[in-house]
Amino acid sequence: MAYARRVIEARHLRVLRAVATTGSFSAAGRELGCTQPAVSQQMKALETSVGTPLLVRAGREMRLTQAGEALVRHASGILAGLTAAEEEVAAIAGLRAGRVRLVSFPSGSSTLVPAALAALRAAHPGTRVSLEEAEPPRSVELLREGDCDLALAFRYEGAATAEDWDDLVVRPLLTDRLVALVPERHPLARAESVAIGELAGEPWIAGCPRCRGQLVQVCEGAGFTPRIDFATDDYPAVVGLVGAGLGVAVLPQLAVESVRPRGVRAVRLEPAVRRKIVALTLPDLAPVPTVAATLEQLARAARRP
Amino acid sequence: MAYARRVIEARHLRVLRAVATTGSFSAAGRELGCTQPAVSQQMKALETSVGTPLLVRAGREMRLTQAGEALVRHASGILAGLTAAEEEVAAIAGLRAGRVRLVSFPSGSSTLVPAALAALRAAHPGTRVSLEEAEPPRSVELLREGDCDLALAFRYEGAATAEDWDDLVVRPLLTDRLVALVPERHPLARAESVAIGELAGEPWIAGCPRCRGQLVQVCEGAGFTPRIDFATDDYPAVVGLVGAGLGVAVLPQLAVESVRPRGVRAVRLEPAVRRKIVALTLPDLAPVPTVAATLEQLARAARRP
DNA sequence: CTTCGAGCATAAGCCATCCTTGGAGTGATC
DNA sequence: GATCACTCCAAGGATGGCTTATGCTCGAAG
Repeated sequence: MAYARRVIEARHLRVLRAVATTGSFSAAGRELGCTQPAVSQQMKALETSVGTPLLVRAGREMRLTQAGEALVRHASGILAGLTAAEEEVAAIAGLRAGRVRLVSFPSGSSTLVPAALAALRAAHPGTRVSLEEAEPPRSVELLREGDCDLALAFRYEGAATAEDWDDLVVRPLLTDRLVALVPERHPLARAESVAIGELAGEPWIAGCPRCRGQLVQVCEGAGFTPRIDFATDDYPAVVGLVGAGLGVAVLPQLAVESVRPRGVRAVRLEPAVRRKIVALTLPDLAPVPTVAATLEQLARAARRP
Repeated sequence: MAYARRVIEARHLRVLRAVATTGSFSAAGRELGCTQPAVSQQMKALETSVGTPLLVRAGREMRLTQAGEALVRHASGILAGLTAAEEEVAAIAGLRAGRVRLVSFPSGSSTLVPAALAALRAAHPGTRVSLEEAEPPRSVELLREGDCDLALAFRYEGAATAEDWDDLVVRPLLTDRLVALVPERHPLARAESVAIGELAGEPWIAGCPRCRGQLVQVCEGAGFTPRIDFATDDYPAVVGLVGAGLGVAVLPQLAVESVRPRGVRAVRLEPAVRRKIVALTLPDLAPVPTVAATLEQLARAARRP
């Protein structure tokens, strides 16, 4: 008796509906692309599973019992819901819909991200992106906690504290380098390049906490400790302070690009200090179409700076 | 590629919902009464069939992607519709709902049918019966055409025109017999029984067309042709006409029972002329619970007249 | 009245699917 | 560091579904 405890499947309803509309098993089989015995067995199985006849074979024609009518009546709604669900998922899978939650650090979100999102929007108008700003340690945390789908992060070459990204999908985007910012009238303003040590005696203006740590580390590698007079994670402010002659700064090239260099000069730092900018995502998220598409546009945006 | 063209089944949604609510494959398996690999495979199949990941395995916990969320959102409605359908069909199958369409000839619908339907209503309050009146040839026709589920019919013993009921389910209910109706002051009114020939010279009042044919046949069997002065299929009218002394009649016992015998006497006809009263239904309809239950109540009502 | 065609039921066989078991790897917890 | 819980993977076995083939009934046409 426990064997009859089977449950109605969508397939049963599809077959039943076909039988109800066509009026015969054979026609239903043709409509469904299977043979008549398949339909016959399917209906028999459904009838035993619901425990009551659903169809009356009256001579030539096939009629529904009351239970059959009830089932057909429900079937339309159920199958409609099912196709609606398939539609919606297909829309997301086909990039006609769906939202990807992106987290980026500030200098990324002002350069790479806008270009990438513009391209994404052009290619797949249905997709939506939500953007949040966070510096790397936090952004990776957000990713791992499931609060975002895609994180832009960076890592300085030779950095002491190497975050563990082994369990993530890492897509290198581009390699940024630090530039020194000096006031226009500074002696080094016209230099081709500058060694960090040449700025040892200057007052410094530091960027975000992480950049600041990086700055100190680089300076100490060159044998001095920078005298930091100001610290702000607002890049235009840094540029403004340098332009006002209050000190020098080093910033990532990417950060400088989005700020008008009013009264300052950006001089290449030699030897170069580089940071690798990457996009991170969870392995399970990488094949998600919206994520993959966004990632692809970020990579393309990075190729032509 | 054509292989990925599979379609979402209710089973997939059940599993997905269980995973979404429990948060793990193992727990979902326990809830569904199967093993964890079964859940895992089921989800993998669903993901390939919709073409996009639905779940993110993030460390310990299991989260839904956007497509997964969409599917779960639809799933609740779809599965609710499915259980509603099962409920309704089960209600019909379990005699808590459902309507049976009954056709009966007049003398049946005034005696057998009310008793049977009262018992049915008492036993299964949810069931409903629609009753229509039709004489046997027509009622069987209605049955065959699918316009009713159950037909009460009768057949006179030794009748010339034997309808073909071989393809129907025939349930004998009772055997009725004809009685002669004579005015109270008629010489035969006190007789124990009467032979049809004894009424050869009387004016006759005939019933329905079919009863009339039967009457003529019986009389001719006894060697005379009845002089029919009145014909009506209204039994009380027949009784009234006999009571008024306008003639005699023969009626089925069952028909007389539901009419007050005002001024008439019912005398047993000997030799007896009997008719078998049966319930008819289509073979496919017989196992339908509402039909079976109605049939059963009719049989029980027939056993105690 | 017989023949023919259409449709359904059933049986047997094949194939896909599904589920289970057993084992390995991994992250979190004590 | 050991344990527990969870997942994935692989292989085996059972179940179910579909197909072909066959027989039957019914209705229409010759």
